[in-house]
Amino acid sequence: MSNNQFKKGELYSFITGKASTAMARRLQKNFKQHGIEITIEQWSVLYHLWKQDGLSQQELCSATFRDKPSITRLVDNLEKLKLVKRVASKEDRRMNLINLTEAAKKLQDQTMDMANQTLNEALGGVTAEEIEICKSVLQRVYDNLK
Amino acid sequence: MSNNQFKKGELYSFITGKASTAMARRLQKNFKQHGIEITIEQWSVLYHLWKQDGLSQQELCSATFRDKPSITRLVDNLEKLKLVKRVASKEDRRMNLINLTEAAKKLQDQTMDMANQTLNEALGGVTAEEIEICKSVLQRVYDNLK
DNA sequence: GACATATAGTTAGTTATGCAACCAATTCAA
DNA sequence: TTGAATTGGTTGCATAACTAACTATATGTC
Repeated sequence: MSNNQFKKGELYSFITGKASTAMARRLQKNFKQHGIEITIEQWSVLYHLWKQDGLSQQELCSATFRDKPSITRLVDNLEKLKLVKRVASKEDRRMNLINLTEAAKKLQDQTMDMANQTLNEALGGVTAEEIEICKSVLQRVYDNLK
Repeated sequence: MSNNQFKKGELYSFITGKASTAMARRLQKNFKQHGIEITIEQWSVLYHLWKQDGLSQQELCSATFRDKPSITRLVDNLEKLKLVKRVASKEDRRMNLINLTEAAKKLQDQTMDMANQTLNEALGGVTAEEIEICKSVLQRVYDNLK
């Protein structure tokens, strides 16, 4: 049992570990080299708006697994960059609906290509089956803890 | 091919995604509930010092996958908490050797138990084989990108 | 209608990360 | 042995994260 726990302890370093940040940093670098001056955190917000424009900040919280203050500032910074605009909802005046600008729409294809390319690099030598298992493990870890 | 890429795109959200931060947050909460006022980032530094005391900051960089400024500040904060002490190396006066205090040594057993417990919760319903595959995928992702 | 409660979003404070520029000690080479 | 390059560490700046406390709108109950 203590042996088993030690093995799990090793996994801990991988999960908190740096595969994800290595990927984030690589993607960020690709953006920068192509003159795209957004952070991957900002990109992850745009990612969900590209799938569906006009989400509320609360919906962005759920979609990106962030808390409210985090989304407030990410939207602040995206607004400064003129990539989104807050629009007060008419049905519920507490809500801000976040709308993409034309500039943000233009970023979609370009950055999605870079993201896919980064993923191809990252997943070199990994089979589709292993990917599925890894996805499902990470999903269960998340579900177990949330 | 584009189908394949879409599947990978989904993985991206899992890898950058929040399994790791969910685990970190849970462990942090466990610490707090037991009156242990350190962050999991600070804990991850102590973790390596428990395995081997007196590492240099550079060695802590490699061990924790962080850059030099990050370690400088984490050690700053650990020093404020009187959990470590910087000691200039006698062989190479550029180096700080980081030594655990007695207070830090006392934290080891307690926090390791909590970490193992958090991992057991996180890995509920995941087989040992799946864990191994997941570890190996994350390791390859890291190696592909570093 | 009035008060309690819940929900959407913001603000303030602390910690952490990445990058770039920097200083100081060491090593290497002409 | 002197000058260049390397290595270990620090500082400044910007972005982002979590917690807690706050405002404002909306809902629900008596």
